[in-house]
Amino acid sequence: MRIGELAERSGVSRDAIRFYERQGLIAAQKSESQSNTYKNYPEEAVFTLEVIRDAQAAGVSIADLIVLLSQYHAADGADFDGEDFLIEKIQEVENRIEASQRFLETLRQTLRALKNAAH
Amino acid sequence: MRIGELAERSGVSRDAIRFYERQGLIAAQKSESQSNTYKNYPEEAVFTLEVIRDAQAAGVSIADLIVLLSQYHAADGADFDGEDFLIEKIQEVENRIEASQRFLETLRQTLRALKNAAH
DNA sequence: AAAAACCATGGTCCATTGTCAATGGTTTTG
DNA sequence: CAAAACCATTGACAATGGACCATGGTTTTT
Repeated sequence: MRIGELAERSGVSRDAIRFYERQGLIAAQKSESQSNTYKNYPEEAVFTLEVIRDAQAAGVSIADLIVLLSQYHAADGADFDGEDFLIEKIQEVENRIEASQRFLETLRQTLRALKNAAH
Repeated sequence: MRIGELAERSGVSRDAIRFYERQGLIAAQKSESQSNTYKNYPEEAVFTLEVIRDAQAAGVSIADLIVLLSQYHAADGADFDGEDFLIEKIQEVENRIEASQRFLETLRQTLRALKNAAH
C-alpha cells in the first residue's frame, strides 16, 4: 500500500512514517511500476506502527525500538544474545507503569479534593 | 535546605532542580543569612520532586504540571474550574498506561520467543 | 589560610521526535 | 485534459527537558 493509505489506517502522519522509515523501523519496496517513485508498504507495517505507538507511549525511544524490533523479527531462529537488553527494557517499562500509577493516584486525589472544595 | 541536599535526597540533579524552579514547579526562599545568595528549599520540595518524576515517567509535560501542581496546592479552598483539565489528564495517563501494558506484553512475548529459539 | 566543595546566574549546547515548506514528478478525478 | 490530490526528497525549523560551562562569590574542610 502507499503511504497515504498507511497513514490513514495507522493514524500516523506521513511525515512520521517517513521518519520511522529513515530510522529503519519500517521497510518499503519501490513501487513495482517503473513509472513512478512511489513506495510500497507491506500490510504488516500497520501493525508495526501500532507497536511503535505503544512503545512511544511507554517511554521507549526509537533508538531502543530499532534494537527491539530487530529482535522481534529475528526471534524465530536467531541465536545472538539480546536477552539482557530485552529484560532491561521490560524492567524499565514496568517501572514507568508503576510511576504512572502513582501519579494517577495523585491526580485522582486532587480531583476529589477539588470536588470537595467546590462542596 | 540547600540545593545540594535536595538533589541528594530527591535523586534529581541540581540542574534539573533549577530548571524546575525556573518553570515555577518548586519554590525557594533566599537564604536567611545575608552573607550569601544561597537559596533555601522547603522540606516539601522533596515530595514535589518525586511527584514531578512520576509525572514525567507518565508522559505528562512540565507545562501541564505547572497547571496541575497549582491546582494541587489550591485544592483546599479554590473554586476556579480546572476540573476539566484534570479529568483530561487522568484520561491521558490511563491511556498511556494501557498502551504501555500492551507494549509490555509484546516485549514479554518476544522474550519467550527468544528463549524458545535458543532452545 | 589554602584548598576543596558548594552555590547563583547566565548562556550555550544537545538529543529526541517529529513538522513544515519547497521542488518536481505521478495519478486520479471531474 | 486540466485540476486536484498524491508521492519522494531535501532541508530548515521547533518544542521538550535538561546537561554543561564559565564566572564569581561563599562555606567547609584540612
